[in-house]
Amino acid sequence: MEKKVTIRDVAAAAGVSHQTVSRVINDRPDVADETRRRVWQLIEELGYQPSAIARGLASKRTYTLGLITADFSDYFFTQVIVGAEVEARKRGYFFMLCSTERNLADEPEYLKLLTERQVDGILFARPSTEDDSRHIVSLIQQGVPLVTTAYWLSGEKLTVVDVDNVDGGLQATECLIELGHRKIGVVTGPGGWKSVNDRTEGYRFALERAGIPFDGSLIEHGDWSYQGGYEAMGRLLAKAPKITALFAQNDQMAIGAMRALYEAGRKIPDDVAIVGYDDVPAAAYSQPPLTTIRQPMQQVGEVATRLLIELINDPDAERKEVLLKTELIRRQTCGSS
Amino acid sequence: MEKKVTIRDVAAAAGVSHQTVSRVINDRPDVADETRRRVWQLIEELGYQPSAIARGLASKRTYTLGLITADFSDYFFTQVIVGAEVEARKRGYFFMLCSTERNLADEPEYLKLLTERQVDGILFARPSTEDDSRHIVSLIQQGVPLVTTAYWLSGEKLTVVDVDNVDGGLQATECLIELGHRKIGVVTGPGGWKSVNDRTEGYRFALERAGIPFDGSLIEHGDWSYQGGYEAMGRLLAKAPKITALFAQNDQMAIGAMRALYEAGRKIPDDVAIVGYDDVPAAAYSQPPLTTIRQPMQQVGEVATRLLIELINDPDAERKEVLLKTELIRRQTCGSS
DNA sequence: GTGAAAGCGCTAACAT
DNA sequence: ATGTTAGCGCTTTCAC
Repeated sequence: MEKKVTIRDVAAAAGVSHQTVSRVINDRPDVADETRRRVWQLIEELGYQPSAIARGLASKRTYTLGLITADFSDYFFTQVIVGAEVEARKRGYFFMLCSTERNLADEPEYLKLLTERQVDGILFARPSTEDDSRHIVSLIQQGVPLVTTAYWLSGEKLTVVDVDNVDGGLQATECLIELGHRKIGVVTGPGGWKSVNDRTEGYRFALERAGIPFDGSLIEHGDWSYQGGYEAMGRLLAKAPKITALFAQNDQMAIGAMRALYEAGRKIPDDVAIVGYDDVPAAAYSQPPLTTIRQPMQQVGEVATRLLIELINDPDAERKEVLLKTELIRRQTCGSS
Repeated sequence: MEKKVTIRDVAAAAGVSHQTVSRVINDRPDVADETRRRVWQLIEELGYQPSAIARGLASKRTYTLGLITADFSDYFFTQVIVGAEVEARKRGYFFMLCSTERNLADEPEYLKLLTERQVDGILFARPSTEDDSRHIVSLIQQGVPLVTTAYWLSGEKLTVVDVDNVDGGLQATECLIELGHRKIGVVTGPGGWKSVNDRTEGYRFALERAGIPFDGSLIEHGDWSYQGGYEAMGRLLAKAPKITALFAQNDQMAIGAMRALYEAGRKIPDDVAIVGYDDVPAAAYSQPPLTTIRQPMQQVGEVATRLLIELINDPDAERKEVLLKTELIRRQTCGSS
């Protein structure tokens, strides 16, 4: 790397003060057009690149955001990140990547490293779990701008962007009810997740609306994985062999459940109809193609990032909760429409 | 946010110069044990956090790396990123995320923004495409430490970490040959990709070794997608209905091809055996489960990051090309073993 | 072992 | 419309 060209080099070459150059690169109003033109030209010629580091030190704004994520194999959050990245770029921000893939316990440490780097704000793109909120509450109290996606913290007022999972569960279940099903099994995600509670609540609403009594024995928990869905379906078949439909709370478990049904000799959708959740790319190519609930994940990321930047610009802005709508994607697992 | 505690606050409280505090936090040798202890204690008490920005400005080292990625729906690169992130964290680095998801044409601009932020080096975790190398060559010439994964640039000497795709193609094909297949179709990725050429070369090696003549009409191109695999398989069945086996160059296309075979009434693996490539999570849950070639993607990310940091610490270090080995995962699409 | 001085490359505040 | 002065919070260099 050649010797760095600084703002003073440009200033000297243009015969102005470095401050004028600063005004030009920051697009401040009070610079004469002629001066502005000349300075820009010199910037080009000398190949000057302002040092974001120096700017950050002087101005206390780094235009860098922290991105907390847990798991890149999770389709939901991966898509959230895509949307967040696009929005950040549009507004001149970058994300500092911080994945706690292995050990959530290290998160407080990572958060500290992130604040040492003076990020302007932090986006949480990971699921909420129990007992991990202390250090996050502490961030909020320090006044660090913070937005979460699908992460709910009881007690604290914080900005969160999520999908309307109650409605999603309702849509999934109603689709099955409309086809005449009354014994509808559910493979949920793990206990303690808000999205699980919400989707299950939607399921119950739908039953209630249709006058179908709720039967707790039709519910089994999975861990979001293919294998988890496979196993949960096995248990469900043993407990409640007469179910004719299944609401799986994500697509991976739906596909795992399909394997279990296949092994049990049940035909899909003739013997058992299925609705999944997420609309992962594989859903359109399962055998048969999976009916599912599509979530606007990239949009979640975009909105969250936009709100985060608003919060940075106005720390007193109101904390809000935004819920985006889901969409039922009809495919063959619940009788082609 | 309360008023920032600075190095001078700590120094004043400890009754030493700020320079001594600097020595302590940087773990320099020449500080008296007693002083060191006292300073650390004050750091704790005051909640002092060194400003990474100020350190970066003074020391020219930001401990930040740029991460160029194209597509978060690509399993290979997503896993590379996971591995890279873990390795970076281990060594005290963070990644600045830079996805060119939408428009590769903006990459030069993003690269400029990244260098303005004084990243210590850049990791490319995206596939190489034609005609996009000019700005990368320019980075190399500027002396920016650079490592790529599965990205080859003819002419320039650069450090790249990749998987041995020739061997992978060989393993896939030999697995099918061992089962007695002689008419083995291939659904490749798009033309112009090195990994495609290499995997196909491995296929040809395997045929040659087994004394099977190569037949170009058994090859069809796909675009890595489910749909692409589905369509390519359709064309292949039309052209060469007698094939009894398929080597799909990624799992998504393999699963798409399975759909086409299913619709054509071909049984898997009895009529057509299949080997995929990648070992994506869905592969174990396709119907039937997919035999495939597993690539050590996370390890690619780890090694690449390690080499990048080595390059940063020693800019004159030799540029090297590292190839990691693949592994055949036997499942039911080529006759359960 | 420790301290003082200088400066990294910028922006902020005030002056002109 | 432009220049001057003072830092931002650290590390580097050199002195003691």
